[in-house]
Amino acid sequence: MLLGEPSTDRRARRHEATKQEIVDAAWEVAREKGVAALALTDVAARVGMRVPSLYSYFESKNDIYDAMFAQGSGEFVAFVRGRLAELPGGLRERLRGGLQIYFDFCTGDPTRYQLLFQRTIPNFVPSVESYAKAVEALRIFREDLADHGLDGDPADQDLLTALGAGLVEQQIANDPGGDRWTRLVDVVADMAFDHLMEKHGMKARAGSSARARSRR
Amino acid sequence: MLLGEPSTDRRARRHEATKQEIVDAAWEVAREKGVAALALTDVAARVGMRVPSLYSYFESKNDIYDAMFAQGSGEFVAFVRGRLAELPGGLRERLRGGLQIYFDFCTGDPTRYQLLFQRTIPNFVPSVESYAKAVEALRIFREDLADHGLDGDPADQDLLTALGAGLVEQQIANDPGGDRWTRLVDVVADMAFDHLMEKHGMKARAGSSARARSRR
DNA sequence: GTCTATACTGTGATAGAC
DNA sequence: GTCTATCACAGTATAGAC
Repeated sequence: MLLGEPSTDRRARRHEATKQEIVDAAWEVAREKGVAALALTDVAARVGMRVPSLYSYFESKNDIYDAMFAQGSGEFVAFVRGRLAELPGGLRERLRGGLQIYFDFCTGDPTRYQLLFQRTIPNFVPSVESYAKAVEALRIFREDLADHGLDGDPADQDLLTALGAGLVEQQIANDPGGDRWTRLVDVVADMAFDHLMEKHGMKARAGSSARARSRR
Repeated sequence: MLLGEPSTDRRARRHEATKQEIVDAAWEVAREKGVAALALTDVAARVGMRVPSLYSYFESKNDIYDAMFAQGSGEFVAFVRGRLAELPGGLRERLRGGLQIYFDFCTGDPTRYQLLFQRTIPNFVPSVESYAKAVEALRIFREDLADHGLDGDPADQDLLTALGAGLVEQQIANDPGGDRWTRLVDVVADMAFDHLMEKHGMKARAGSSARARSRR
């Protein structure tokens, strides 16, 4: 249908815009009441609808969670890409920077962190497409480390993700808004750097001694 | 009332026994459906009651959560005390052992871990008494480290809790039932040991080189 | 396609009868 | 102490107005 297409196109665009409005409203409510306590009543009210109307745009509440998850994962990838590009080139700096990037992204929005990484919402499992995006960011990190001399061992990646996850979780859970664990990001990164250098029998370049740098 | 007391005593004991029955049932349901999705309907059915009857024993659902939290914290303290007592005496061994104890306790029951340490249940905050128990276990850890030569700096404690939290979270979230991060517990402990020795200008005792031990 | 009214189910909570 | 009955409020499903 030649005449029908532009019209359905506009309609589709409007449809997508409204979906986005709903997702934005859902984020607002989630930040106020906690992700797990998200209520569709509040979401509907915020976009000027009744609850059942939301079902014209999403199949279920979990479908809304999934859209939020997908958006958050997209933000994660963009954030990582952008900040990684600005880092200086040495492996030590990549480790410090990488850990800092992950830490900043997570603590910058604890609600988003809970949805994306803690995943404690009952009965919610992200769709494969949404989850793939989150995995992509980890791939970017891994390839960046490989580009800077740390290749191969998956255990190294596991070690680093654990370090990042621990700093983030403690900061959010036990000192929200503070900096008790923020101050340890560089310390932990240097500690990991030293460990990895020794493990792989590599030598740190002159002028980047771990002790000199991790003291503050 | 001399004659009344034994009777009320028996009644009180029976009351406490029933409360414990309810809490046990709540744990079972929580492990099956997830803590956050705990439904009183299931709990009541499991102890052969109707939902309203539960309110003779607990004031609210959160009150049940709190009883679960208190019990879990008690288990934590007992677990830590028992396993710490069996550890060999060097600081390196205390660090390894301490991290392993925390890791084992958490991964041994992810449901309990979520309630005690993640605390993502909407609108639930543990009572001060229940929370105090959990804090006591951390104090035990800290004093143990102090007894073995690591005194003072709170940042050291924060560093170690972050390491433990990270290993646990990654293991539970990304490899439940597996051992991807279990294998890293000793590696991380040794890494921290080396870092702390260097930071405080201490020397590792002969025969306990970090590299020799963390290789497996 | 979009939205609403209505209704159904399930859950936490409360009141009152026995 | 335990029940029935009931309330308030979720998320969900459907029929129908526009």
